Amino acid sequence: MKTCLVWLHQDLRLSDNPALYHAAEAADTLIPVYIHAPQELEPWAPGAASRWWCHHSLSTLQQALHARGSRLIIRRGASQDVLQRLIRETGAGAVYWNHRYAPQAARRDAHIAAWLRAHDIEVHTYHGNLLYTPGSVLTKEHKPFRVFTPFWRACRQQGLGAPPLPVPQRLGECRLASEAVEALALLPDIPWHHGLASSWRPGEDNALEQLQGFCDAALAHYDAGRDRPDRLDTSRLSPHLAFGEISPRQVVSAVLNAFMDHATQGDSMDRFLSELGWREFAYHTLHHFPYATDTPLNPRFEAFPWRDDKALLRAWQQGKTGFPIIDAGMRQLWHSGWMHNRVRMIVASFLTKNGLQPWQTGARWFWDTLVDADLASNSFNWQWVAGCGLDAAPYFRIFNPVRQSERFDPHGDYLRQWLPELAQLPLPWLHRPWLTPADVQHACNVRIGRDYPAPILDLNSSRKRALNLSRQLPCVTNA
DNA sequence: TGACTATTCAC
DNA sequence: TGAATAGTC
Repeated sequence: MKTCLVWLHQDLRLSDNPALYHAAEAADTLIPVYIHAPQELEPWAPGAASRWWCHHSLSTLQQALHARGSRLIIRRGASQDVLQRLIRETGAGAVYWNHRYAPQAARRDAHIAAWLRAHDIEVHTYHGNLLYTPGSVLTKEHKPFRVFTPFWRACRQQGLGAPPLPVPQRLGECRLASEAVEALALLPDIPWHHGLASSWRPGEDNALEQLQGFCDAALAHYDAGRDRPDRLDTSRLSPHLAFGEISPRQVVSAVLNAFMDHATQGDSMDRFLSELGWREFAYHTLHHFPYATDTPLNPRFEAFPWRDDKALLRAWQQGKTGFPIIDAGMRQLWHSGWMHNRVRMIVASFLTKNGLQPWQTGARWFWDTLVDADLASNSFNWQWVAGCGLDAAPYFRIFNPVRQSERFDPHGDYLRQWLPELAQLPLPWLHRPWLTPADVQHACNVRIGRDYPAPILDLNSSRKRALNLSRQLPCVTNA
C-alpha cells in the first residue's frame, strides 16, 4: 500500500496537474494537501486581493475533490512541520509537487526536498506551471537571454510541449481531517471584496470556460483588440494562471485548436502566444536573478535619484491624479483587482517617470491590489517600464497619458465607466479635463478642482526632468 | 509595446 | 495649413 502526498500550492486544479496526475498513478492512497504558510514567503506574502482569490479558489478545489470522493487537506503552520506530521500520521512514502518559482518558495522547497530525501521519502517534482523549464533556455554561451525575441525563438524551437494531462481517473478516498478554508482568514475585514466578487469567478471550471470563451470570440482579433481597455478583448486569464487554476499548456492547446478550427489570424495567435512568452521570460529571469523582485537588473539604476513623494503616491493609488486614463486605471484596479495591460504600462510610466517614484513602490501596490499578482511578472514588468529591466523600454520612452488615452480609448468609454464625475464631458475635454472651458464644465455638472482633481503635475516639465535624470545615469559596464 | 520637434511637400 | 517623415531624447 503506497500513500502519496500531493503538496498543492499555486496549482489549484485537477486537469493538467502533473504532480497530481503522477501521484494518482503511483498511489494506492492519495492525499492532496494545501499548507497555508504565508510567513515563509515574506517579504512577498500574498496581498489582500490575492488572498480573496485564494479563498475562493481553495473552496472550489475542495468541492471538486469532494465530488470525486477525495478531499483537500488544508493545514496551517511551517510547511516542513506540517509535512512531517502528515507523513507520520499517514505513513506516506512520497511527496509530489509542482515547482514554485518565487525565490522564497523555491529556497524553502529545495530545503524540504533535501530533508525528505534524507528521511527516505520519495520526492517527485514537475514544472507544471510553465511551458519551459527555467534554466533550460540559454544562449549559445549558456547564459540567460537578456532580450525577449531570441529568448522566445529559442523556446519555440523546442516546440510547444506535450498535450495537457487529463484529470486523474482515480483519486481515491481520503479521510484525514482538514481545517476549514474560513480558518485561514483570507477574506478582508472591510467589505472591499464586493467589487472583486462582481468582477470574477475563481476556480478551475470557470478558468476553462473563460479560456474557451476567449478562443471563440476575442482571440481572432487579439492583435488589434488587446490594446483597447474599453473592450473585453483580452483573455482575462491572468488570475487563473497566477493561481494555477489553469496551466499555460492548456491555454496553448486551446489556442492551437481554435487556430485549426476557425479562421483565427496567425498574427493574433502568435501575438497571444508571445504574451505567454513574456510570462515565461519573466519566470526564467527571476530564476536566474532572484534579487530582481527588489533590485534593478540594470545596475546603472542603483544610482537613480528616485523621490519619495507621499502625496503623489497617494493620489496615484486612489485614482486622483487629475489624468483620466491614470485615474480610471487605478480605480479599476482598486474596484476589480485587475487593470488592462495597456493601462498598467501607462500608470507605471506615470508613477516612475513623471512622478519619479521608485518602481518598487508601484510594484508593491500592485502586489497588494491585483488578483493576478504574480511575483515574476509583476517585478519583471515594473522593471521593464522603469527602464532598468531586461529588454526594457528605453529610458526615453515616456508615455503621455493624454495621447495614450486618445489612441486607445478613442470614444472615452473606459474613462466614463470608471470616472462617473466626468461622464458628461464631451470628447476632446474628457481626455484633458483641466483644459475644459468654464461654460462647458458648468453645462456638464462638473468643476475641475472640486469634483475632479486638477492635474497633480505638469506633463511637459516632468517628462523633461525624467529625461535629464536618465541621461545623467552613470555608465556601468555589464561584464 | 513613444513623444516631441523640425522639416518637407502638397495643397 | 496640415499630413507625412526623419531625427532626437
